[in-house]
Amino acid sequence: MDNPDIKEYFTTYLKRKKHRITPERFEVLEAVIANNSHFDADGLYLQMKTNGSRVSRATVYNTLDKLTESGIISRYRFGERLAKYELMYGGEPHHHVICRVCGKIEEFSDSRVGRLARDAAATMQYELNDAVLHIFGVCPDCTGQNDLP
Amino acid sequence: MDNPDIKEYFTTYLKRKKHRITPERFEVLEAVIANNSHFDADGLYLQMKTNGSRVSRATVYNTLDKLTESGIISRYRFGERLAKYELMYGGEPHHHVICRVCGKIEEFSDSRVGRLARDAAATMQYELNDAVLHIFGVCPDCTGQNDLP
DNA sequence: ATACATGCAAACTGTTTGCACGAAG
DNA sequence: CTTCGTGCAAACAGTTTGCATGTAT
Repeated sequence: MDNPDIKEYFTTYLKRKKHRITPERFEVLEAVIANNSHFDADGLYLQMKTNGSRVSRATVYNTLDKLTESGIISRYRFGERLAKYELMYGGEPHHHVICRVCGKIEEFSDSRVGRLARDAAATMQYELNDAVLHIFGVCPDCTGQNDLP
Repeated sequence: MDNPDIKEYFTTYLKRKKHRITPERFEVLEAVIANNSHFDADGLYLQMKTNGSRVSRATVYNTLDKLTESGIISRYRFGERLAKYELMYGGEPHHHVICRVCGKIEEFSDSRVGRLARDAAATMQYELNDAVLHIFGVCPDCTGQNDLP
């Protein structure tokens, strides 16, 4: 699944922000595109390293920041201390359901969330930026297992 | 604002879970009660230390875990890697609006969130546990300031 | 040519852990 | 008196930073 649009978009973003167009940054972007689900920074770095890339950890972190700023990916924290990323470019806005037992992350959409966020921001007189809804529970595969020891 | 209910509740919880009733645990609870807004673990530890407490960092973290498990406080992560806590006991369920500029955290309630979460859990066949809605934006005090340099 | 990105390792921060001592049950 | 909690410091994980080198502009 090659996506030239994303690369073009990133190029435009880098130019606009007066950041350099470097091969490393595009190597990271490629790895992100290849990695279609939720991933974390260090995992991506390790995976790239395993695949023979010479890009350093620092560059991976730097580039993920830029990709996040550009809106190509987004960063979440599901109650843990490690940040998870996911490709956003061209995707539908959505929210997450996380299984407290196996850690699985699933997505769902509900247009009411956006409306609700807009209402809340309006009453609080905030300029709305982003709304994050995380639903924690136990997934169908994990229900019925041992809960309370 | 002394609250004997909370202490009693915590005592009951500790007994039920067969954990010991120690003065240190109640020292932490007192500090939590005194600290009425959103706080973080290390900040609480430092504050206690400044106030002359001899309770160790490890005990503070341990106790915050137990207080969280008991439902007396709850733990959030507002997109950062440090965990924030807040007193829940006897409070209304609510959600948070966070200012991306000054970091201020405000609260709001909207019964629609619960309904939405229940719907989502039902369609995904999850056993609902908890729903967290964070709204990020720019607060009234910070709008009009320099945004893009 | 020169400012900015990179690679590396070391620093940092928030949190957890291992162990010997002390106190709760 | 035994078991668990404590205090301390050291380990840990994820992320950031400082500096010398390399490279896009």
